[in-house]
Amino acid sequence: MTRQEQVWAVARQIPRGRVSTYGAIAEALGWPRGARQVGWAMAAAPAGVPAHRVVNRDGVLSGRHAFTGGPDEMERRLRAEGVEVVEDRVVQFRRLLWEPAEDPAWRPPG
DNA sequence: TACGTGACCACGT
DNA sequence: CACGTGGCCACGT
Repeated sequence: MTRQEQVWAVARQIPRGRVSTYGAIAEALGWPRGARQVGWAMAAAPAGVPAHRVVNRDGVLSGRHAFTGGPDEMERRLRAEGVEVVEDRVVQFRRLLWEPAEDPAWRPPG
């Protein structure tokens, strides 16, 4: 299993209507300085991985340009699940933030 | 083996 | 607020 695949596995745990961050996912994988690589993995994510739920530490949709549906696709998908977005930023970001550690179903690899 | 490339982050000015 | 800088490290070539 590549690191990319591990990142995707965590991203799939993000509940509908919630968001997480690159840094939080990296940390959950025991990879505290791997946020950048998480972004890299999101860019390469296959269909089925909710990449639109991953934003940066400020709640900004930094990856919107990478979606095949165009730069508005990320926001559309978030809105479709009830997440409000204003000027590229998730409204109530802190309240909607999901961290892998809070999900008892998730166990780190190894 | 080596290198360029970033959907990041923290800090400084 | 807006840049700039240094660190980071998997992945493809």
